[in-house]
Amino acid sequence: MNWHKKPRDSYHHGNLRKALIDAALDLIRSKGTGGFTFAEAARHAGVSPAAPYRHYKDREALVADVAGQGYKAFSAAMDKAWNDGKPDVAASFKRTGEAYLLFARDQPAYYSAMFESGLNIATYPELRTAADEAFDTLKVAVTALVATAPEGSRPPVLMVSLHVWAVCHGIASLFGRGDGAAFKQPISPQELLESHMLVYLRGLGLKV
Amino acid sequence: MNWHKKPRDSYHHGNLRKALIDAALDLIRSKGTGGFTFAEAARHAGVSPAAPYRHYKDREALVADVAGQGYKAFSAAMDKAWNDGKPDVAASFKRTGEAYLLFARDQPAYYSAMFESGLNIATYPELRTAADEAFDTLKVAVTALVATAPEGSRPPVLMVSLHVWAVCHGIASLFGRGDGAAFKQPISPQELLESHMLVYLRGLGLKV
DNA sequence: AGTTCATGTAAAGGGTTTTTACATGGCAAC
DNA sequence: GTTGCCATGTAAAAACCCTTTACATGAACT
Repeated sequence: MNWHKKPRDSYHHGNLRKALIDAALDLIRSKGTGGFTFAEAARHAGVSPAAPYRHYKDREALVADVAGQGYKAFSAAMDKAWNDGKPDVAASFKRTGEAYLLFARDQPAYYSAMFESGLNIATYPELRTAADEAFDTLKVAVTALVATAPEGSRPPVLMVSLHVWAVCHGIASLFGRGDGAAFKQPISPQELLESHMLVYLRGLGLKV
Repeated sequence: MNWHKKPRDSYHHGNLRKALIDAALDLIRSKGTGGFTFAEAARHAGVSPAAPYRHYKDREALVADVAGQGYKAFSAAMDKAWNDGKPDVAASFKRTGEAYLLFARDQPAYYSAMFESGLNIATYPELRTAADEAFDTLKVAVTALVATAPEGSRPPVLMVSLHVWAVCHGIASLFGRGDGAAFKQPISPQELLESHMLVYLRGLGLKV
């Protein structure tokens, strides 16, 4: 039987792993995290239904790989936005938060795989590592921001980081998805994050 | 063929709809939102694989019904916690936020169906209605809280409500699930929410 | 050239989905 | 009460998906 929509030049695909990830991203984008089957991803990549099993134990392992790629891209985007705190900490911090929202908006398939695929993160250690790395970038930014406060009145970095993470994730999840945001509101996600951080940082006694 | 684990007394089940919802809740709890099939829910309820089609168009419709029940229970829990702002607005507001986290922790199956099932809320109008109702309770609480500020320095209710909703949802989603919270932290969800609201309300210029 | 091994296919068994035809019995109208 | 309606359940069948097993291909190394 011919599984190829467009016949390949060789018997071997060449880069099926990447093709499967791309297929999964396409399918997640259009039908949600759970909206496609392993066989469908294979068809989308132009191979037989059994071929994906050469690269992944099961469908979940494919989604986990997608999530891992997502965390890496996410971490890189946050790092780039932070830009070592230059030109100044306040502006960089704001950019970093915006980068969180932009990633959720512009890479909804990655974001879904990362936070909504329902896969047990404990089962995939490399996933935990990649996720921790992304959160570390956020903590670096918070550390620098907190350091602008006078010594003795600096709030704990971990607490502030978790607050910021939760707000970003909450706004992104509820209001800031690319496609049909679940609970769309008359205020944009960016405005919501900015207004929140304005209030929150004032509450911390930090000037911005 | 006999589909009943324990034989029923009558040919008709009696309350298959409820049995299917209970089955779905059980299965979501143990295997995630996408971790079971329509046929599996039928087996769990002790009926043939075709029986559920008498009550739901497809599997998604069952999950949507579960989510709807969830929103109703959620709304009721928030309302009860708010208790008309008695004995005082500050305490009631705090209780309402805690109720959000407690619901996510104690009813993880409902919470998953509501926020992580990936179903298009626009497809199910009664779902949108139920969700709006829950959010309205939150807005009532915020309205009362904002009213404690001197006239002229009152922040917009919608903005504050969305901030609060986002924080609650972010904390609950990331750190506050009953089972294996995805990104568990050394600070409890309750502490995180309380510390955040302390900072945030101070930033708003509200005394608590 | 020959061997090896990663990568792909074919085929088969079993489960799921969904429809269609049929069976049951609760209930309302007489 | 009896009758007939019809909501609710079952059986069976066709199509598709999952997963494994045995086999085919060809790239890389000697």
